[in-house]
Amino acid sequence: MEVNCLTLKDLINPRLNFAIEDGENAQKENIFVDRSRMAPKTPIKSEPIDLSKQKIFTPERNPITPVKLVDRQQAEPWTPTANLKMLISAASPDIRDREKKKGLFRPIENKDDAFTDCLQLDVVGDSAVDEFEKQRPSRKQKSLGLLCQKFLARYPSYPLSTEKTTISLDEVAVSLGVERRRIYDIVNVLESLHLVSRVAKNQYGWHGRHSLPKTLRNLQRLGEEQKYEEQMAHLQQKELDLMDYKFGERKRDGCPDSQDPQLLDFSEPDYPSSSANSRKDKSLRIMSQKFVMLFLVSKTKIVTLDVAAKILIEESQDTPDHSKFKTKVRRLYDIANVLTSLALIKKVHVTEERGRKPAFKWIGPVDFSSTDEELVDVSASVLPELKRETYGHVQLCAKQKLARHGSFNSDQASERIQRKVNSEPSSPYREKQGSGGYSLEIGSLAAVYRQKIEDNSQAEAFANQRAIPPLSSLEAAAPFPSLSVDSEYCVNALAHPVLSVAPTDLQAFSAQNGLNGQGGVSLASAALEAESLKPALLAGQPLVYVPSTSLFMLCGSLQEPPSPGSGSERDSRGSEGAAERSATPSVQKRLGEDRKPREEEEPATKRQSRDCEDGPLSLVMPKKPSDSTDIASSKTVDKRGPAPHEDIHMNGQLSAAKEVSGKATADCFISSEWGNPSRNTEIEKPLKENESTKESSLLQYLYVQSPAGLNGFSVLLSGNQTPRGVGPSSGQLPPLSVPCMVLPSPTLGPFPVLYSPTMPGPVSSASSALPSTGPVTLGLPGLGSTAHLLIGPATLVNPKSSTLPSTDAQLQGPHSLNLSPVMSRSHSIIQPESPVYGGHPASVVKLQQSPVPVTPKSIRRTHRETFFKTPGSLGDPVLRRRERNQSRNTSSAQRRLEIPSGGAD
DNA sequence: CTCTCCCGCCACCCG
DNA sequence: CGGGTGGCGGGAGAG
Repeated sequence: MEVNCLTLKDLINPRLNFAIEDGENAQKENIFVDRSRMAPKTPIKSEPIDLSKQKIFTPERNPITPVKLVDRQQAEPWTPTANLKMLISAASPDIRDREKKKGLFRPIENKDDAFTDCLQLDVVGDSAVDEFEKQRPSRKQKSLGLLCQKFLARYPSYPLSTEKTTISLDEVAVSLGVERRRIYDIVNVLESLHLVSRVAKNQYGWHGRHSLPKTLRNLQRLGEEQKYEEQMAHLQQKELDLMDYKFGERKRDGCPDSQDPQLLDFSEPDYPSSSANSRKDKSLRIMSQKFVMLFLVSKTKIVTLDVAAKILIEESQDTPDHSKFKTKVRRLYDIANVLTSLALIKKVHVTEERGRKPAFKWIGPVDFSSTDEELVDVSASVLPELKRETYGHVQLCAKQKLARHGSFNSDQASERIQRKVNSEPSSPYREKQGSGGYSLEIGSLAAVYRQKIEDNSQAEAFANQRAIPPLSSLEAAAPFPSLSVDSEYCVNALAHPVLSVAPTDLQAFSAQNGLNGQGGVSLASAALEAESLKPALLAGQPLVYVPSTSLFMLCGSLQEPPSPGSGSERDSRGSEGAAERSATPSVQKRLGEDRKPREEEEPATKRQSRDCEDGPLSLVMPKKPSDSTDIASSKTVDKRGPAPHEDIHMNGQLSAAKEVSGKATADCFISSEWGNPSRNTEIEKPLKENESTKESSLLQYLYVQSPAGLNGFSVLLSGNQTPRGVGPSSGQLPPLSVPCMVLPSPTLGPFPVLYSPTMPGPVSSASSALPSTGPVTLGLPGLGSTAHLLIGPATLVNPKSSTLPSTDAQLQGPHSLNLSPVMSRSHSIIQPESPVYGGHPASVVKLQQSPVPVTPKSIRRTHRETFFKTPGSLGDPVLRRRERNQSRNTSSAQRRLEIPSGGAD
């Protein structure tokens, strides 16, 4: 009873006790993981579901046949928790509702969490248990985009040709905790791009992205044939003329609709390509292909939804009524969500006289048709233009190309590019003092941007951007659309679009690398975005790329197809570790890349979800003067004026952070906001003990919140390391290694936080290029031993490096953040088992501010499944920590990184 | 308010 | 004809 009371109360006032709640929640969530369920491939077993909720799963049913959700309740033996819930529900309809929702989501979460048993921390938390309920998943958490990410995380982006992965819709639906209907939406879009194909009822074959370039090329061709570009131009023109569009008219004159109806079949060998599409194909598949075509034929690579909707309506010959338009737009959003998850497009806004219009920008993969020299030339020419994005793509291409063709190795490519750049005296990006290769300095870029902005030469800036020569039709579009082209579109110069560039790049990289291109994000970019244009923020700071959620996801994708047993880990986090290992190889093969680590970085980029909006990333700088730490920063950035701004900025943030901390808000909160510096310090100290770090106080920390994707996994980076590592050779990119602390997101409260002070240990030499420091490996519990976050302590983050992480990453192994499983294994400083890992986590967490008091036990809680396993609990099981949505703040991405709870038991 | 887009009813159509 | 598919649009959350 008592418990109940508490619970209710909590529910009622969810916001109270953040910290506590979170922690508790987390615990709870962890609680139920059903392993059986976890295995992806395996059909799920019947799990008991909590009744109160839901519909979603049916317990016993097999995956194969989808069950309808029934609300059945089961009379099964309840676990104490279950009983509690029941009571609660009975007590209040609201609560019940809440629970219900929770239940719905949990499954999803669980899966993620579940992946490895390790994860499960169980919580049992008895008393506290219910508290979390309060939070119910936000809409974002239920979004198709997020769902899609989860879906994609289950399969390798580039599966080995030998392996055929089949997708059971039922299984997926169950594992993801959603209705099958939603899966159809995802699969249909994926099918339109030939990432999957239907093989049988309820069964789809997973092809991965291997043929994506080809598919896109074909779509582009078709789009050109269809004259979509003209149509778009026409529509836009029209709009200009008359505000309202009249659909009645056929805007496009002669575009043959011709073959629309069928999915374009590009003869993909793998599976019989799309089955006949008998249905009406007005389907989402067709719409998806057309939508993609619009991007591919667009010069700006930006397509507004209204234009796309109009074109689709016209083609369908439907009468253009408003409701049709509205419906079309809805569908487009659905498609866009999936495409965004694939890192093919990103949300932007086009500003017109009328106002802003929702639009999407193509950020898809580039092709590698260019010659090496072309790539080098382009890279060199672009660099000066501030086209980080393009530059990044180019570099990537070059490097990949090298890997593939062997003409150069990535280093060589980098050198050549740099050489080229250097040969141009005017180039602001000339390699600086040997530090590190050609990587761009963010500070420089920021400065330039700022300058341009200040000069009010936004237009100019854009114009410059335009300069970039397109590598190929499919190539990523220039960061900014040229104004001239579509005058009607005014991309907000300052706003997201601009800033977003970086992320895009990253995404591209990741995608190209074979990483799942689910989204990329660069911290820098994020930061920039967050700041809304204040480029300053990066200028002085060392940039750090931190793996974002996306990273995890990525890893997951890389993984091999889920095996039944392991399947559970599929989750993003789990996948991380595992994924990398398994995946990596393939990727490497494919790309020829050596280092997986880089990949890791890339992933960071991924987070598409956050895109522009969230500014998950924040830099927290303790005001301490000292920090010299920033060596790195100092060197490059310092020169930039921006630094001051940063400081200011930082201060504000700090204050905010403090407030937050005071409140003991949930981590999420923090994450969203900023790390509390003070807290950080505290934390660090303990952590640091090991190393030298102690001496320097915390200098700067870069707190990276995982926006959407990571399950709330946050990384706290300290800037204080010595820069010593500074760049390896000029040619190479500076490693990004950074000491960092990985913080569990709010929800994760219970999870252990791993912090790697600069680790002295020489990490494996081989793996890490970094000379001085040894990379630190963080073991993620959930991941199993395999997954570790490897961070190279030594280096500071160079702004530069940060800038071009992607590139570097590919080639060079040594980059700071490495998730490579391999390395971790061999060298991991901290292993899951290691005391550090196990023992300290709690403390660490605490440091963190995690509101929730983390007790070791909580951390480790392995979940007692037994406890929860009762049939009834099915729904609950989900309780995974995560659920609670991180409050809205963070955002969408829900994926939290699951860190396995205390190592296994 | 607008933008998003979740949700799930129910029509299709296939086997 | 049952069940897999998935069009469709109401309506509500998020901003």
